[in-house]
Amino acid sequence: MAYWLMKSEPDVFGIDDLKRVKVEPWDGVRNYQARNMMRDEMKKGDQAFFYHSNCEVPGIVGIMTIARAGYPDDTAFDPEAKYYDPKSDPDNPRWYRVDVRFKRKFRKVIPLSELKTCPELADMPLVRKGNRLSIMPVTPEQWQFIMGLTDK
DNA sequence: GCCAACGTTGGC
DNA sequence: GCCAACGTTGGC
Repeated sequence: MAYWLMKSEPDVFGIDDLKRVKVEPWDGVRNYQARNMMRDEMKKGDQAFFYHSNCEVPGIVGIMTIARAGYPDDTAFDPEAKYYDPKSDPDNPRWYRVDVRFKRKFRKVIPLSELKTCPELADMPLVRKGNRLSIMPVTPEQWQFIMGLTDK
């Protein structure tokens, strides 16, 4: 089982939204690195941190599990959809998504500012300047360390 | 295949 | 709202 971190803007879709709907397709990702991870590496049962970006206190807000491994993101096929991509062909899909399931919301956000101060996390793309990857792997060591920062 | 222009991300 | 960093696009 692998660990991940996935970013979302809470104004668009936040942890409270996931808690309400329980399971949600993580669609609209239009970045090849993130696509490759969803398509090739994420497996059902993997765990992921839910990260709030572009908001007042960016940081990790909870945990979800991967409910379904990578499958084609058909929002790319719909000309009416926000994430429409005319270059994605249903016979050869360019974009993929996974389904995520709500597991837990932390009592307190673990702010990015705090994560940045931890030498244990210095290798995470998340804390590196200018990194915009919206999905990234988390090592078991990093996962355990971050879990130790929560108040459960 | 280079690279300038452009668009997007996302912290601040 | 600003802007640095980065990915993508497209002309050549």
